[in-house]
Order: sequence, then structure tokens, then C-alpha cells
Amino acid sequence: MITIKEIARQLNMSTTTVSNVIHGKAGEVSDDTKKKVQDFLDKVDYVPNINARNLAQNESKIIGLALKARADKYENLIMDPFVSVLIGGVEETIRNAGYFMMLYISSDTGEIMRHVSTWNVDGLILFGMLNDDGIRVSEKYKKPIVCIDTYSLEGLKHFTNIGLDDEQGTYDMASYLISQGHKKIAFLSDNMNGVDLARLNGYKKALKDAGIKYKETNFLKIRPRAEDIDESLEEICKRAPEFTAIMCVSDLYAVTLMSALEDRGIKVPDDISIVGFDDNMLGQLHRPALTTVHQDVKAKGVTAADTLLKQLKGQKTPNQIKLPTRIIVRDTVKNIKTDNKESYKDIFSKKRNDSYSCK
Amino acid sequence: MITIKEIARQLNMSTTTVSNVIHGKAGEVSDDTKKKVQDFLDKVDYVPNINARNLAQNESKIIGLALKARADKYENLIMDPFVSVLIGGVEETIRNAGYFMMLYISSDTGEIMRHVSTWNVDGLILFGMLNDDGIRVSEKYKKPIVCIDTYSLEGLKHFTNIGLDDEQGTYDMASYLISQGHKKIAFLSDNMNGVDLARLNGYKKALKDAGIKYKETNFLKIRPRAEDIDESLEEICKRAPEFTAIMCVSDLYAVTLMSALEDRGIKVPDDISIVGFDDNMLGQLHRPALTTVHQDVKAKGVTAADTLLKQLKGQKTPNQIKLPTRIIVRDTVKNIKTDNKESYKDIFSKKRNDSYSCK
DNA sequence: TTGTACGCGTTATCAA
DNA sequence: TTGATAACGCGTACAA
Repeated sequence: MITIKEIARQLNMSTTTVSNVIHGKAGEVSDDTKKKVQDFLDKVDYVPNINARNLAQNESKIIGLALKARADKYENLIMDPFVSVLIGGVEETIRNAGYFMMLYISSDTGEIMRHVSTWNVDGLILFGMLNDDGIRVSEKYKKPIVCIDTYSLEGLKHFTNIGLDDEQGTYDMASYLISQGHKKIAFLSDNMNGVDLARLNGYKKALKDAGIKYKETNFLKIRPRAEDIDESLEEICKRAPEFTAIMCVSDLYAVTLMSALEDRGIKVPDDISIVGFDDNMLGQLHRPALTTVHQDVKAKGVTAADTLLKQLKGQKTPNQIKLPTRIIVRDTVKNIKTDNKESYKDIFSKKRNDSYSCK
Repeated sequence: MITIKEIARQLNMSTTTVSNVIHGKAGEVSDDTKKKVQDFLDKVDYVPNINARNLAQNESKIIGLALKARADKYENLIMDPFVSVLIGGVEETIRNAGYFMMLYISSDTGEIMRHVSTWNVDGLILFGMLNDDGIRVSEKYKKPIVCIDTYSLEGLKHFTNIGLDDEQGTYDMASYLISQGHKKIAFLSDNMNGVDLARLNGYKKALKDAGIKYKETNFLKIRPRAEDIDESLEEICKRAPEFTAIMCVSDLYAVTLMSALEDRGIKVPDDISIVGFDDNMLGQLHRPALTTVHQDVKAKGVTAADTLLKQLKGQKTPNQIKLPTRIIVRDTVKNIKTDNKESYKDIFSKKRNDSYSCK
């Protein structure tokens, strides 16, 4: 690792001159010396020591992506396609902007904070924060923060949120199910907070608007941890006959459930209709292909990173960005209306089989 | 961000003393001052500036995870479950050891090198390197390197490789197919290098040992990029009737193919048998559940990180670690032997339906 | 146009 | 047991 000082020594000039050339402050340097330095730099393959640079400038060029893992969920957060696609979008955007991404996964907010402080990261993207988690972080950490999928009105005073019109998504989907003749519709999730709550509310609202009463028993709770999942699926499958359709809070759960149902000889969509939320590869690759609520997860990651980068440049950004959803009708919902006229399906889906394509 | 200097000023003592307390060099400090400093530290919530520390010690506590993306593969490398689970394993291990992970994705080896140099990362984990890529990196970068899934005998002189018994895996699987009466077996992959070549070789060897001739036309090439995938699948599906079984180089491809086949009315396993490689959630969630070669991807990531950490501590490690594979028999292979006696399946699979469990 | 000198926060050496 | 001071590599204000 060659240093500026060493280069200056070998070239018989000052470190300032070398530094100026490196930073293209050409006005300050004669063409002659400029060329001499440039050639030398190329030859020795100089790379600046970023620790020294950061120390001198009090910045880090690092953007932290902190994922808060929920203890009651899977052991390996990143296995969820949603999470990995999100990371991909963030990483790409950060890299293209000349920043670096430091990934940190933890279930402990304090640990995340310490990590962020030591590295003096220039900006922070948070995912998985519940309620006032984000606020607590923002009180300690005085640089730009962008949250993803956090539901906290209070929080919006402290940070930007990149979210989704979750409620509209499930509202549309529930309405679609109702239009297909479904009345006994369950909602499957692992919790009733944040995003999941919003999705639950959209579903409830659609029921209400259609004059269908929501009952507590419509909520099916799944326990996704490895040691619980089999028992959990068994319970859910036992209760499946109570409903004609189950709305799942994610594609991952929808596909997991469909596998379990099929293992028990319950046919989708003939015996029961299943829908998801996310529109990721799991549902696209499944057969029958999953009818689901689409969201552009990569765009979510990209938007989060972009917004943060704008804030770092001092630009103003809205404190809340909501990405749209849309319904993707595939093959897991059965029309059970007695009068089988024109199918709602044709209205909703413009293009069929926009299936998985390694994108 | 309070500094040691500031703490020393407020406490009317020297930075050395404060530093000594922080680092538990208790022998050098009186109990009295020690307590005084400790209390103050807790109160002000001191976090060290890692740039300054790194500059002073010439280390970084960073382990770089560089993923080389192949230009002809998917746009978003991380969407492959294999990659995301790998990252998860590495991140967890690094974090638990008190190190930090910097993720860098690029298709340009030079770019990766520059990144690694500026950050002065203490160690490097490489994935996706072909042939002598790894060697070129190791010539520039003089600190410990661990590669994942790199096939390069020459490279083993320069770095440790964490690999898999790929050849044995496909050998076993092809043998299994043959035992089920299959003779016309295709092999599907997107390239013939590194890991894919090893897997191809295992398959060829099994054919040979069974007295079946391998023909060039047995190799089905898939083009996974979004703009090619549909056409590619169409071609492959058209050729499917030439074979009774197709071995895919990954679960991702196996499941992708099965969806395409089913869309065309070709039934798995009745019309054709399909097997994969990896044993990830895609195949586990699919119905019929995918018969595949199991590998423990998370263990691969963990082993890579562990090995690197050992090297950082100066411990010796083997320069090649090969993790085992095993065959998981599920439901995508049909026994087409004319004499239908005892099924080979019973011999291979001890436990049925070790299906997806959010693990 | 070029050079000198200092500060960034930490650790380490050596003297008090 | 404690403190003064140099060093790490870089950027920059200011002097020449």
C-alpha cells in the first residue's frame, strides 16, 4: 500500500501537489507535473487509504443497511426472497453512486446503533423496525435515515419512509375474491403489526364494504420457525375447510401453505382458493401459478437508497413515499359464483402468464 | 460522537489513561481512576471511531465478501436462493466473531480489487471466480483469501477453497436415475466451467460406468437472462421428448423447467423425470417435491468465514475443504424399469418428506 | 504553482 | 500509576 507521502518523496515534490492531482484540482497544478504524477500513480496503482481519508474529512462513504430480525421469525432472515431482492436493489444503487454498503443483521436495536456509530456511516437504511424502534434510532443517530415498510406516523417526523399501499393491495385482492363469489375468506399472517396490520385492515375493509362480517376466527396465525412450522401448518390445514379462500400476507406463506394443502389432498383452486402478496419467484414458479398482489421489491430498495443519497446531497425529499400495488390474476382462485357470466378475471388481468423470468 | 480526548479533558486526565481503561489494561490503572472513567464512559455512551483505530493499527476488522456476477446470468445475482443463503451464513459468522462484513457485487475483477484495497479489508471471501480470477486477485492482495466453489488446482497454492463434492453428487444422482430404468438422460446447465463442469463430469462418469454412451446432444443449454429465458425454455421443452429424465445443475433451473413443462402439458414425473441440485426451498416447496442433490449452503458460508477467521488468527487451515452431498429422493423421478420389483428409492431415502420448514 | 504544517481520533512508546 | 508525544495517511488552509 503506497502512500501519498511516499509518492511525493520519490517524485521530489510535496504531498499537496500529489493530492491535488489525485483530486483533479488541475487549475492549481502545471500540466507538466500533473502528467508526471498521473503516470506515476497509474504505475504504482495507488489506492487511497480510506480510513485516513474518512478520519480527515469526518465522513465514511458508507451507507449502513440494518435489518432487524424478528426473533419469532425464521432463523435466516435473508432466505426470504423479499429480503434478498431488497438487498440487491439497495446494494446496486449504493455502489453505482460511489458509496459502500455495510450490511448488518441483528434483532437488537442497541447493537445496530453501536455498529452505526463506530463506523460513522453517512446514512442509514432501516428495515424491519417496529413502531417506535425507528424513532429511538433517529434520536441517537443524527444523520439521514430512510426506513422501509415502517408504519409509524410519529416516525415520519424523524425519517423518510419508503412504503407500499398495503391496505389498497389487500383491499383490491379481497374485493376480487368477493367478486368471484367468495364469502368465507380467511387471512393468514404471523402477526398483527405494521405492514401485516395494514394488509389485514385492507382485507377487513373490503369485507365490510361488501357487507360481509369479519370474525376473529377468520385470522389464521402461522408460526414460521422451523420447530413450529409443521404443527402450525397442520392446524391451519385442518381449519381450511371452514373457508373457500385464504389470503396470505406473503407469497412465501401462500406457497408454503399450498404445498401443505396439496400434501393432504386438498386441491388448489378446486377445493380452496389461495392468494399471496409480493409477487416473487416462489409464486411465479409454483403450479398452479399464484394469484397475488404485486409489488416491485427491487424498486423499493432502489427508491430507499436513492432517497437517502438525495438527502446526503442536501436535497429535499418527501417524508413518505408509497409505491403502488396491483393485482396479478393467475391460477389459484376459483370462480364459485352460481351465475357464471363474465369473469372478473378478464377485467383484472390484462396480460396472462407474466411468469418468472430470472429478472 | 464523543472522543477519548474530550473525555480525558473533562476528567482531567490523559488520553492514555482513558484508553487503558477502555482496553481493560487494568494492571496499569488504579482502581479509583478506573471506576471514574468507566462510569463516565457509560454515561456518555462512548463509541470508538473505527477509522482512527484502523489507521493507528493498520487493520480494519472488515471482511470483504465479493461476489463476481457473471454478465450472462441474471441481472440480480442475489435473487438466487443459493447466493442469499450463502450471504446469510457468512454474515452471521463474521458478526459473531466481532468483525464486519462489506458486501460487494461486481462483474469486474479490477473493481473488486480496488474496493478491497481502499478499505484495507483484513480478509477476503470470493465467490463466483472463474479459473484464474482468484489467482489474479491473490497476487495483488496479500492477505488471507478464501474462495467458495472455485475449481482451480493452481489456485489452491494461493488460497483456501471451500467446495463441494460436486462430481460425486451428480454421479450418485445419475446412478440413481439409471437404477430407475432411465437411459436417455439429459444434463441441463448454462455453462461448462467450474462447478458446472464438475457436475457434468460426475454425470458423464455415471453414464459411462453403466455402459451408456454420452452424446453431445445430451447437453441442454439454458440461457437464464430475462430476455432469453422464454425462448430458451421453449427450445428445451421441445427437445424434452428425446429424454426420459433431465438432470438440472441447480434447483432453480429444475423448478423453472418444471413450470415450463407443466405449462405445456408435460407431466412430471409421469412424462419425464426431473432432478435438481442444491436442495433449497424452491424444490422443497414445489409439488411434486423435487428429487435433488442436497448440499448445505449455509454451512458453506459458515465454513468459509470460519476458515478465514482462523487464518486471521494465524492458525493453519487445510487449503481445500470439500463438503459432502447426499441424494434426497422426493417425487419427481419415475421408476420406468420394466420389472418393477423393489424400488431403489427405498434404499436411498431413509426419511421421506423432509420438506421445507423455514430453516 | 508548489510546499509547510496541522488536525482528524486512536494506539503505542517511553519518560516522569 | 499516569502523562506527554509521536505515528498512522490524508486533506487543506495558508504561506512562500
